[in-house]
Amino acid sequence: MRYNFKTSEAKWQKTWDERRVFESDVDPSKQKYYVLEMLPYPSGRIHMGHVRNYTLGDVAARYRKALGYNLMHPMGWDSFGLPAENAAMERKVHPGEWTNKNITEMKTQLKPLGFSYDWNREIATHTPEYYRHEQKMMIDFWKAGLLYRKESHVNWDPVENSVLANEQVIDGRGWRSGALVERKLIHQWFLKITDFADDLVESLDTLTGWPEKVRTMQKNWIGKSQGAYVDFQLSDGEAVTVFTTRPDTLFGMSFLAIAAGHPIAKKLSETNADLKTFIQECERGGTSEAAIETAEKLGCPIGLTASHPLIPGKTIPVYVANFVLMEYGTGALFGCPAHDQRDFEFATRYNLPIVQVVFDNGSWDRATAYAGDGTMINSGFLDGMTSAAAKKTMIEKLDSSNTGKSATTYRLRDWGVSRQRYWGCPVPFVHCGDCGVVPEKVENLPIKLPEDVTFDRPGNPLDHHPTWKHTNCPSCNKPAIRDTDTMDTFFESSWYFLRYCSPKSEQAFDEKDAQYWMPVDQYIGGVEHAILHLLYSRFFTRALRKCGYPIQFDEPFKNLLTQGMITHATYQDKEGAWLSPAEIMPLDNGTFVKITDRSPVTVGRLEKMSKSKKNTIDPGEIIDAYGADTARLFMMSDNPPEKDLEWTDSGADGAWRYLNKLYTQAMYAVDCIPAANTPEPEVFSAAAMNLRQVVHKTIMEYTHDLETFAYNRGVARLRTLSNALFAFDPKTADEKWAFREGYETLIQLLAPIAPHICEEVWQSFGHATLVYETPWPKHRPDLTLETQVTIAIQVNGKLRGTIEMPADSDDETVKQTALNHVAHLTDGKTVQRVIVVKNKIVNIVVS
RNA sequence: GCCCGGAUGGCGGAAUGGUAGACGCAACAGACUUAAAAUCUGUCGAUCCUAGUGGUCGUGGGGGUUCAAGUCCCCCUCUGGGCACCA
Repeated sequence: MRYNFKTSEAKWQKTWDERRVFESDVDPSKQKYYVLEMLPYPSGRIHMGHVRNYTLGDVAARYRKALGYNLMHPMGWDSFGLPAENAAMERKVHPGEWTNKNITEMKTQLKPLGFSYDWNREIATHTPEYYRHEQKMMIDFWKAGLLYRKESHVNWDPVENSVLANEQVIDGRGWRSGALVERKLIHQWFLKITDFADDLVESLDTLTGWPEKVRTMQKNWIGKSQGAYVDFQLSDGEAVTVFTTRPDTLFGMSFLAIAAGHPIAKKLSETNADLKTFIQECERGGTSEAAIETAEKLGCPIGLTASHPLIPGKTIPVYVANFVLMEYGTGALFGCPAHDQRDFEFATRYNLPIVQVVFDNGSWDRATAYAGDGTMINSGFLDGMTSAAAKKTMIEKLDSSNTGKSATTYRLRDWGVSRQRYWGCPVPFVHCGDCGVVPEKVENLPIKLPEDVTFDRPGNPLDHHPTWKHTNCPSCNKPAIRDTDTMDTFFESSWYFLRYCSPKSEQAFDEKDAQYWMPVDQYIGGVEHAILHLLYSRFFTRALRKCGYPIQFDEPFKNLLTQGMITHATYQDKEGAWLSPAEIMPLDNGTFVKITDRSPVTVGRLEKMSKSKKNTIDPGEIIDAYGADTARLFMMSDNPPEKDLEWTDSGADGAWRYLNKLYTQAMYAVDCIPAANTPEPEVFSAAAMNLRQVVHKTIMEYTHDLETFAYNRGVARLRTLSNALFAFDPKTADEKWAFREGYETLIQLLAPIAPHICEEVWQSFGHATLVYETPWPKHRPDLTLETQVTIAIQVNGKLRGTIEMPADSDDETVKQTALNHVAHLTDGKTVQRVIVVKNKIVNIVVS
């Protein structure tokens, strides 16, 4: 009797729907639990990464439900973004139409997986009902002083005359035009995330439910550093301020470097042709930090010198350098080549002095910079001090001599939220010739995107639109121009978890709902969001609270699980074109050929599943072939959630064979087990006791596995329990009772992972209730105690045998037994020491 | 370039500093079958010999701490993620 997953899965999904078991409401009498998976972008097809992410969430959700929590588990769509505009350009389809179609398709693909979503709470961020609230937030941020405008660099494609995203810049060129990308300054909107830098970094300590590595990444990203501003006088009378974290190395300075965008550089370039050319070269290439940091470090003297603030009469050259950015610090730095690798390379290239000021006990080879601590030398009043003392003393000296001051700075920069694109939330501001920048009146919100736009030319369709941007000033009512920027799509994902609490509210969210449901108890998503999305959401929590929104929690996400990616081997034909796994077939000799023409195929390394490499497996096909439970089980069983998962067809096949066997064995069990309410027998046979011990230990250990997301280990334990049940042959009434207990427990434990088949078996066992609504089993402590233990015996750390002993035997007995057991190995040698670790190991150290 | 991870049999992985390889996949052998599929049983890190209740080696590489290291410390290699306009 094979398990028919097709009818069974459809049947249970219908039952859950009809009984509305996934719907959630505020219930102050019950403890709430909010499970959330990161908001998906509706690309049109779900992929394995989604299936994994949502299965992880669903297991957590169903487990919490069984523990008796009032569960909320919502789902929605992060539906603004660049791909919709690319599709519009490539396929002449409106971004809105494309997006809506994708949402419908993805929802259709998601439903057969049987996730416990409350679809009543569904949101889509491209709808005016959603984005009107963030227009209001933006105005509130403006009023609270958290939003401002400033000039900032964008990637500019001079052929398309449009702004490019970093991913659209490939090797310094525009991806469509191939033109060399330039850095262009334009006015943009910024959110003052730096106002909260200190709180954002300090509060990381309270996020004990987050992975340590994510907290470390955020801490480093914010990059709080203690240092000093130092003022320099230039030979033309101007002054330059630099920021440094190494004021102790000021005596080792041999040059000053300023950014190409520094006002002094700009001014001098008007009369200095070489400098002007160099600055133009600096403005070539993308704006990403990786592009700038990996570029060759180049500089151009500006023809001025700077006076050393502490060494009278000493002057040093000043350069414009391509690795100094106007956006960081003061846009200027001093170079100490001996103790900074980048400065070292710069000094070597331009033949500048390399003066050692930190002595490292003489091991420095002068081939690279020495960036560590040591004793100060060649540093006047700092000589003989440690680096730490020198830092402190130097800052005091700068303060007292009025040439600088101590400062705390952050690597974190303010969040640029402007995008010069169509498919995003319009910025609700108006530019008036008389009043300047004026926020829209709140009663005019939402400022809707115009539908009638074209993508037949590059650039911002909002700007091109014939009428949309023409409006009247909200303040003086004279003709004025709408801001044509839209918001960064990270804006939408920074507060959607609040919207889920009150998805239909006229407000962004209602106080009573947010107070009940927030914070998110378990947040699950890709590790690639470890910094930006999570940091922006943490910032929003603080910024909204500052604006008076009813937020009664400090951090939005209490517990965080970051999952790894799904990988698959890549395949290329002899021309180097990527092939999908469906286009190839294996030969007996282990190599692969193309199905169409039998030409040889090169098998590449494992890579993240992506459309461009074509190494994707469509979850739809897997679900058709094996069912949702198999896909879910395989996803959870093969490796830990945080690690990358390699998809293999044979692995899915194994999961299917297991479920099928579980079903057939359970159906056999139905024929011999007692009725559901049969009382527990008073006496059990040895075999029954053995089985019950396995059952109760599994409950205890598996529950711990679920708590710690060790799902793969948990599945292994369920397999062990299954093997014990499959091998068990109940003869007496007590054995049959234990057999039932074992199967029912297994079904309850497996239900969060493979819910459909478990409901099916649960029903066959005579239950009228859903296993979904059945309380989680509890282990009986008396059945989980070990009575007999195996103790390993080592001689000099090497395993030489094992002995069986009653648990908790006293150390002396264990020691003597162990010594006797390996006496043939210790004959003629002196026993120097014996280490006994209770119930574990005896190590005998002999000479 | 900078920040954060990872590396254990043919493969995915398991292992509070205490018996490395649980559980599974693949493979191989056998049973069943006219045959195949499915199912069931067994073997399964490498190597050596005298074939055992055996010896030696073995957790990316090199060093160290410890009675004991996959696990802790230092150095290195390879590899994944992020780097502010992909989401």
